[in-house]
Amino acid sequence: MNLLKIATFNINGIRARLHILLEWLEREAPDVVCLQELKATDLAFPIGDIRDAGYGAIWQGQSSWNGVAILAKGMDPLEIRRGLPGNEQDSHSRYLEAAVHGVIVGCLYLPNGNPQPGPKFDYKLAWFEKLIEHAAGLYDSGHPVVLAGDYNVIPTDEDIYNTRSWLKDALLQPESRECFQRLLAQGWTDALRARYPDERIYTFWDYFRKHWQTNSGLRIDHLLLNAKLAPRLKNAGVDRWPRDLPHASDHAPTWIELAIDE
DNA sequence: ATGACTTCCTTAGGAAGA
Repeated sequence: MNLLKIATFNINGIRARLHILLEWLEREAPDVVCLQELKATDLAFPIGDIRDAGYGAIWQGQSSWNGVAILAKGMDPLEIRRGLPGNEQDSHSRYLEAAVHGVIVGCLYLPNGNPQPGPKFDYKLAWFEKLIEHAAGLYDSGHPVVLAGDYNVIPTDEDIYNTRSWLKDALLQPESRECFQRLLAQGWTDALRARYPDERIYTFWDYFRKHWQTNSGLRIDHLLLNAKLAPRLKNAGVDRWPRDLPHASDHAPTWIELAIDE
C-alpha cells in the first residue's frame, strides 16, 4: 500500500537548526512538512538547501519570531491562502494553507498566550476563534483536509506528565481547552489520540529542569483530519530522535501516514 | 519563584517561548 506521510515540526529557529531539519528530511523522507517558528525573514529562508534536499516550499517569514512554512517532496505546494480570514490586520506570521499531493494542508502556529490573564492570552483566544470559524468551512469543503501545527494547547491532563507546575499556564487553561474541544466538535479527528487512545504521547519537552531526560513532556503539536481524510489514517507517531540531537528544537516532529488511492 | 534554558538581534541583555 502506498502511504502519504504528513508531518508537523516546530523547528524553533530554522537557521539555527537547519542541520537538524535536513538530517530529519533525509532519514524520514516525509512527503509533506508543516514548519512553525521559523524565526527568520522571508529573505533568510533557506530555500536553496531545502530544494537541494528534494523539496519545494512556500513560507511566510517574520523577523525574530513566528513564521510558518509548508514543504512538499518533489513539488511546489499550491498556495491557497496566507493568514486567516478576518485576520488581515494580524502582523504575526502564523497560518499558511496549500494543496499538496491531493490534500488541503493548513499549517498553523497558534499563539502561546502566556502570561495569562492578559493581552497575550486575549490574543490567543481571539486567534483561536478565527481558526474555528475558518476550520468549519474547510471541514465541509468536500476536500480531504488536515490542520497541522503547534496548537499551544494541552487538550487534557492525559497530554502532560504532571499539571502541578503548569496550572497557571495558558496551554491548559479551561478557555484554551474549550476552544480546542469546540474545534474537535466540528468533527475533526485528533490523529495521534485516535491512533493511541490510551498512551502518553508527548511532542514537546522544555529546555528546563532536564525535562527531556526525564520524559516530562507535553502533547501540543496536533494533526486534525476531516471526515474525508480520517478513514485514510493508517499510522501516526512522533520522531523522538531529533529531540536528542545537539542543539535540538524543544519540539519533536509529529506525523501521520495516509492511504493513497492508486 | 521575576527561576531554570535557548534563540534572536546584535555583542549586553531584553523579549519571547511554553
